[in-house]
Amino acid sequence: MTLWLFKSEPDEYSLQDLAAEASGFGRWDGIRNYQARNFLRDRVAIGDGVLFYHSACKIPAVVGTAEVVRAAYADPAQFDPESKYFDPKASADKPRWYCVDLAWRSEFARPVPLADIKKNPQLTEMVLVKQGRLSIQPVRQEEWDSIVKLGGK
DNA sequence: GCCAACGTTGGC
DNA sequence: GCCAACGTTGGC
Repeated sequence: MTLWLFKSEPDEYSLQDLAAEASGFGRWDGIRNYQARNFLRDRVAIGDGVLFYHSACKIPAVVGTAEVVRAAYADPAQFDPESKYFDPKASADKPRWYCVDLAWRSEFARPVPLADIKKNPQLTEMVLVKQGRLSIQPVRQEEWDSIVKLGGK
């Protein structure tokens, strides 16, 4: 099993939106960055744990956890001309973009802000700190444990 | 097959 | 809204 950190803009899709899904899971779609896609397509698997991170907001922070309940499949939005995620270069034969399904697992008692993560000597090796602008990234077990502990869950 | 240009991301 | 880092693209 692999552990991950997924970033989402809360205005677009928040942890609370995931928790409120009537079906019990949400589609993690709209990934249009190649590095993130490669992780999603090749490495993300059912049962993997996900730290849910809110980005591009006032206080960027890890806010809870989720679990992968369906591995990569072609993101339907790329085929829909009405969607803002439409990609004219993608075809059903050769999909360019992928998505997975996630289920909500927990909401932290205290969100763990990026600023705190950067200051924490145990967490300076996180991809989140070392490489910005990557919306899907692997997380080490000890990093996961530290952050979940800081979150109070 | 090199490499400059491009699109996406996201903290500041 | 700036701009830096990344993978991909495409002209040559």
